[in-house]
Amino acid sequence: MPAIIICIDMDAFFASVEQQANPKLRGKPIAVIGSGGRTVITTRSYEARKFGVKTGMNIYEAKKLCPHLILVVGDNEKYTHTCRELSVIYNRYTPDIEIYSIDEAFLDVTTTHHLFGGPVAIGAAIKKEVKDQFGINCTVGVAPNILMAKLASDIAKPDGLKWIKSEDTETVLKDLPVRELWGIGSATAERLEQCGIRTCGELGRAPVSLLRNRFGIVGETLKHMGQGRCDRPLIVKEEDPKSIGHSMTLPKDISDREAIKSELLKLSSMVGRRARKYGFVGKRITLTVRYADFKTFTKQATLLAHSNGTHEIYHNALNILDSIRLTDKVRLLGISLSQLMRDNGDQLALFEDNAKEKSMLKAMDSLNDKFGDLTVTWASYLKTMEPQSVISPAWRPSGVRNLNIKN
DNA sequence: TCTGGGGTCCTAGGACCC
DNA sequence: TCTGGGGTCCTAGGACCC
Repeated sequence: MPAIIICIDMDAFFASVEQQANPKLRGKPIAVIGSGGRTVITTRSYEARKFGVKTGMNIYEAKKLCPHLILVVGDNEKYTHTCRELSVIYNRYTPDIEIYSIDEAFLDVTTTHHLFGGPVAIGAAIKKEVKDQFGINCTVGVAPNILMAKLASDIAKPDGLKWIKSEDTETVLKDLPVRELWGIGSATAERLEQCGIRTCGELGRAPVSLLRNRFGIVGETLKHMGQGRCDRPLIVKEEDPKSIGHSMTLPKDISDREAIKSELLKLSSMVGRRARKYGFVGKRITLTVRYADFKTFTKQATLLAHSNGTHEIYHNALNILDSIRLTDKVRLLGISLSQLMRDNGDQLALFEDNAKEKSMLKAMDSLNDKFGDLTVTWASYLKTMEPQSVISPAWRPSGVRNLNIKN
């Protein structure tokens, strides 16, 4: 029995949620952005798309294209809440659900669709429920695998419903540019074009030997993709994260070492906090530096033992920084903790209010010993610093992927 | 007035070990 | 005169996704 996979993709999710929350925004070109001066467009309403406003644009560019564009700073609580409610709806039709991102999910209805009158009936029902309950549109794609289900929803956007059956696969893919496939980005598309391959049809017919030659081990997978084949299963269970990180484009490019340090402290605190909140310790710290000219590099250090302490993270980030000769003003800084494992739990239990206070004081003391002058900064951060709000469409509503870093 | 932030996975060279 | 082969870990960078 061939599988039946449904892809559900919210239309302009953040923008739609904002328009529902504030009726004055409905029917208007709006864009959801992050906080801070150097933010970009995260999501824009369909009204704004008509003006050519795109994701990733800076706000000046967007305003130039659409002078009446209304900018709304994103609110993660709102989107997370809606996302959680959405999965309640999905669960009525199957337990096999992959919440792929905050606005996208895959449902495996292979064994349940007959109970509801087939996959299209399920898709239509979900669309209606989402509209009735939240006032927002979504697009549904149905296909034998997630690659094609995703493509179906991309094609049907916005507010659409499309079923690509096995027998229709070839027709759909025949003249479709390879770039439209999930997993083929601009770099791969360009390399394929150098081989004379532009459409999925051409990719599906290309000799394996050629693809293997040019793309190595993924050559065969590429060919399969061109034929609409995909065996990636749904990831139904939330998997443990591989890394936890934060990065920040600074309000202004800086070169002052003390200023850089204090940003690193902020990032260390955010990373440590989230790791502790979800009970992970990591063995590797990666520092990311982006210069004013956008050149970006990373440097990592492996710790002697797993940790999630702010102090430990900060200390190691500083060590890495000291090993670098900065050649330009710094635009962005990032810190990531990886090689994660679950904390055994006893450490987490320590974070009762009292113990928490103690360990913070201990960390401050130790920092005081090592870094002296920074302690004031440290202490004042801990007391006054509200965790930064972070807007990223890659969230999940649960687990460590929830970027809400408040404790 | 330029160009966000969260991730995962893969590659490739070098270190290191047996 | 010349110099194995296999495996794993570490590191930096890049492609891709939402």
